[in-house]
Amino acid sequence: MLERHHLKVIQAVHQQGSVTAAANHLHLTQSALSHTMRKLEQGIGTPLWLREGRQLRLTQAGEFLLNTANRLLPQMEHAENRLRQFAEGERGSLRIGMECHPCYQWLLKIVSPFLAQWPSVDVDVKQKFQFGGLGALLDFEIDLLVTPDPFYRPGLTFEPVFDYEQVLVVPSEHALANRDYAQPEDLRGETLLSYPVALDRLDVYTHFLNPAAVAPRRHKTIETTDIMLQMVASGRGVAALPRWLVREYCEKLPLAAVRMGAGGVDKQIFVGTRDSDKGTEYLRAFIELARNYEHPEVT
Amino acid sequence: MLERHHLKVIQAVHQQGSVTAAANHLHLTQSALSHTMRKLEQGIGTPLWLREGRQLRLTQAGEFLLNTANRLLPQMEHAENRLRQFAEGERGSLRIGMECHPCYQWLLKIVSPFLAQWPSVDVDVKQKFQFGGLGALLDFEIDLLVTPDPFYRPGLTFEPVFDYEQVLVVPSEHALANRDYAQPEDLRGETLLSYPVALDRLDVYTHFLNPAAVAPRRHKTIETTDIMLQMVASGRGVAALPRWLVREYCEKLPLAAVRMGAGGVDKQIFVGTRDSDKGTEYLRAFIELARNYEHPEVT
DNA sequence: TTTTTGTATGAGTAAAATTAATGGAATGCT
DNA sequence: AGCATTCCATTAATTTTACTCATACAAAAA
Repeated sequence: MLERHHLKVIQAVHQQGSVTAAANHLHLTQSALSHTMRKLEQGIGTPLWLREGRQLRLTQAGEFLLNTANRLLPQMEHAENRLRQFAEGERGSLRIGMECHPCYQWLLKIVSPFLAQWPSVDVDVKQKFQFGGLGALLDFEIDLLVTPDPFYRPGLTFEPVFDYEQVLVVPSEHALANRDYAQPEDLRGETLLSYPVALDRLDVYTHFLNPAAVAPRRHKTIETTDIMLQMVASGRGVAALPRWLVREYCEKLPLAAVRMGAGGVDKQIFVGTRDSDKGTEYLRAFIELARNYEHPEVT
Repeated sequence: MLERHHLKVIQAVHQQGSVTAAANHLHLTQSALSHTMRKLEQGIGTPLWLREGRQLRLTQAGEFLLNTANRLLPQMEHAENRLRQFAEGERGSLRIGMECHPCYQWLLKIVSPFLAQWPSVDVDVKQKFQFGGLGALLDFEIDLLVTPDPFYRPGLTFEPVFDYEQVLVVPSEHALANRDYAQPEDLRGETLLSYPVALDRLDVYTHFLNPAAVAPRRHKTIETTDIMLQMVASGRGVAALPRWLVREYCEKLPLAAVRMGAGGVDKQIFVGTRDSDKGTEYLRAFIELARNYEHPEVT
């Protein structure tokens, strides 16, 4: 009764803003689409669109159906693609979700050998998810989730792929630059730069500042690593990032890494997968590559 | 291209075991179904079924499509139902997921006034989920999740609905019955009865035994609360359950509740919902009912 | 007003889905 | 083995559905 085509219709009409435009988009005549819309409404028994003059507005039911369409259609399209891949032999696609901003740099280093090793597998990386990375994994929106926060859920497996130390990045002439490690109090007068994520997902708070009940003077969020470190180098603030990441930038910018607290803040990155994908060879291979990746050692 | 009908076909053929049976089930002739199957395979470009004699077996691609069908069809059916509800006025349905075995008894007490208050809303309770309760919530398999373990995820909201104390249940003539509280060591010689869930989800372990590195003599799992408490009453073991639940059974069975540790084990029950359902009045109303439910006081 | 743009509808048509009829192939029974 | 039975595939006929064309109608724009 409710067919895929109907979902495409309500989506297209909304996206294109008018029946005529949607009809073109769907490679149909305006008449055909109009017929379909009327039959859909009759079938359901309630209007989906309010015709206000030549303006179309969604009813509550229409709004609901649009949501459903936006959620289900991508899944159907993905299923179709996978089937096509089955047909074409061992093609495949690996959709990676990232919940760890700085990991992007690291990921690139894994992806390139992977692409070489699996020429028939496409890789896609996504970073924004309606229900978070875990939701995306459960919704089949992605196949692999890279995250510092593993979740143990039936049907999912998380495994650690590498360990790193989260360090404070300061300009190389900063007072902290030559210290063995920083104390939370050292940040009291500083501006802290971070990616725009919730505070409880920032280790510099959860593992360093909060336990000592210290807050930095200011806190600014910045989207990209490059800009963030440019800002640090020019004395506008300090940031907390993985040591291996800072090490790379040290060559280009006057930066120094300082341990947070005497023991440092040690972290792990996990990759999560659905158990139902256990049989997918290239997914397994990707995780192996990630696990065996050797980070540039401290020199 | 890949239509809902195709999903129903692969599901029905698998469920019914034969094309003929599936055809009847779908109210089609065997011929029609056979045609559809062949066209589907042609459209995709790969076989979905292996014809071994008169036996049908799924290919890898077929297996994949079956999984997809099992996941997507219920969602489409639910969407259809919701639309029908829109058409019929303010009808609705509330699908509750439970991740908390003993809560079932409590839930019943909320459901009955709810049904009275919202005569046009149907309630359904589910307890088994492929990807756990959280996955079910994200997958639109349920609308509300009752759980002792809240998850903070974008797009979801968890809120506490009541507090309770988890206590040890022992036969009323048991040595522990008159003690102020039990020590972990007291369980060393006992048989512990619990619901069949992972050990790390049993508070008696995580909050009582594990910290003291104590294990009970034996551990048996039992599905139902009634039988479990019958077993306890007849001296076959001890169990850990909410105090309010034990109190009810005390009237019928010779049982006693004992605090776990000097401080007791305090727990909360949360309900989780999708933020996109925020506008659904009856869902809000259910949570209000749950939150305001007054537990029988300690007498 | 006239023109333009967007939508709805009825009738005819092309295409797709379904059925009926039939034959072949595997399985079970005697 | 022989026969009946069950199950699936195929062809041709039929019904149903989706689509287009032509056209009428309504709201903006000129």
